[in-house]
Amino acid sequence: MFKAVAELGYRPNNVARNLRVRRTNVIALVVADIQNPYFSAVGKAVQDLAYSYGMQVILCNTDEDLEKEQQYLDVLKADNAAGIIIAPTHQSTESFRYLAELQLPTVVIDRSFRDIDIVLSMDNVVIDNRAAAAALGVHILGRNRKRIAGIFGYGSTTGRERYEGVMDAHKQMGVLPEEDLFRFVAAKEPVGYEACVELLERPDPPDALVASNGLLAAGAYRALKELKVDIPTQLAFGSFDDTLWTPMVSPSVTVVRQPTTEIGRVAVELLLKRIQDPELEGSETVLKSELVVRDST
Amino acid sequence: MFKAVAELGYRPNNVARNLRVRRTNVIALVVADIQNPYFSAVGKAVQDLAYSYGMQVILCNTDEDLEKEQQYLDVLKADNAAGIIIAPTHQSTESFRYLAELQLPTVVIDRSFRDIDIVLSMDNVVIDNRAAAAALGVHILGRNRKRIAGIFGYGSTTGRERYEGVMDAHKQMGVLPEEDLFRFVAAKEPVGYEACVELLERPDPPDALVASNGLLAAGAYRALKELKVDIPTQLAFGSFDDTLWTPMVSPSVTVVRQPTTEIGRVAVELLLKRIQDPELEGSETVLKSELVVRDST
DNA sequence: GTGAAAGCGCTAACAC
DNA sequence: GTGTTAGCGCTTTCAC
Repeated sequence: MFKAVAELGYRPNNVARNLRVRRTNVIALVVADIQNPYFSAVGKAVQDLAYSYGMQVILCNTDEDLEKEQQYLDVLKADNAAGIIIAPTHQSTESFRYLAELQLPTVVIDRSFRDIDIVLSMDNVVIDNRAAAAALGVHILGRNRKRIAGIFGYGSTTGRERYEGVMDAHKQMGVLPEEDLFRFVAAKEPVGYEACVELLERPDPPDALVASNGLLAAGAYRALKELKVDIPTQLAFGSFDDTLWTPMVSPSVTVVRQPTTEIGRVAVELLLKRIQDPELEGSETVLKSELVVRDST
Repeated sequence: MFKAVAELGYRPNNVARNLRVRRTNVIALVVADIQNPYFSAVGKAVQDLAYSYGMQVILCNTDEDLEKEQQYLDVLKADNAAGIIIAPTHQSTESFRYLAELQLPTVVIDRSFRDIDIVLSMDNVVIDNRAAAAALGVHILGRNRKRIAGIFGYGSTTGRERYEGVMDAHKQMGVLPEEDLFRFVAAKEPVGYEACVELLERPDPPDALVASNGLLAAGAYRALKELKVDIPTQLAFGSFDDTLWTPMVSPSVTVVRQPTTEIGRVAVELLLKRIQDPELEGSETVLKSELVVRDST
């Protein structure tokens, strides 16, 4: 019987099926840049797990461009996507309202909507950014550093929280932070490079540097090598995101390792529950990160 | 008028539309592993260009598992995907026949179907693997190396062609290759590590090593560092794929840089033409790669 | 031009 | 159980 079907060459048409049953089995992953190792690691986990549940994953790169993001969201709504996993470009009430009005099951990753003043029926999966950054800061200050500089992602709650964690570390260790050693910039490798060069060429360069994500870290590290900065003697270096290269370079880089696979897994599971029952209340899951100490600090 | 539509909250339903017009605007990218930097670079380019043409990209990770790949293909057919960009796991007549019977517009990247003995109405976008590998081999042999070892991806025409290029280099430089210094393995970081350790622990270790892709290179380089091999004095090292880390490590790594953005761009453009006219004859586009000489050779 | 009607391929509901 | 039918929301056709 199945054989007969197969031999007749019957192929089901999911488009018709999806129209009839008024749902699809496509979930969308909306992130800034899939080449960012953090997002590609999360994306891999999302895709693997989605596959095991028989769902497809559509990939949307927003380049942190709000208009592009909203265009994608409109298309996803039109395509009747089953759900969305998104790291939203802006974490403003405005843009969350836009997202909420789609009425699609949504899980927000990497960025927090804790402080948004409207009720959101969405799940939030983040890490303990502030505590993790504080731990990194305490570790570095404990290495007898007095003047930490920092390069943080601009526009995300994530970057802001990590900055605050570094401030916490200063307070905890009784060191006065130097406000003009901190930069908030676009999360791109060349931008990290530029910011690092600028900080190091000051008349009074810092004795430690923190980068708030893997792309900024890559750019900063490239600059440090090019400027022939002696790490960690002259400058201690630490960052977020444990990528392929951080253990390979000399000196290897101290990082906060995010549980990317776990983030993807939890995001998919929350999303599937929300697809089954869209009326679920919003939730926040805070996953633990891990400080991996290497030679750069 | 548009405003009225917007204010009434009308949302088009693409599923219904797609059923009616019997096509979708979804193209699928079917690759082994989106975390492989080669595929994530191509994927980024595909996604960017697809967006500009108003198309969505579905991501499928096959893990080089043929069954998983064919399951994906069945789903893509059922979903009425507009077209497929694929780096097929097996390059056998059998599996190309399976692919061809889907009757979906298809562009094959990274792997060649030059030697398949059935007529395929597909486009093929590859690089000059054999020539590129030969250039790398000639460069290394020119550094006065006599005993090159190699780690190549197993199961892909790509790995095989790169191996043959290294053989060509030997012939050209009048050096006799040592057959038992070449390994064909799964394209994964830990596998590259293992193979490298095994080659270096021989009683008669090689004085040069070539890795045929970015993941194998990462594993091999990690092993070389761990074994404290002196590069390039004791061993020259070169690989395919210019990734974030190859210029950052010490010594920086000589690589064959593939035109990933161009590969993605050409693949999408060929696919769109084929979607418009599925009867087009098959084609093969061979793009040029570039040898980037750094400190490791 | 404007409006009504058919039908894409499927599933769910209903009748037998 | 098995067979028939309505209809998901759109586009296209055809009539006016």
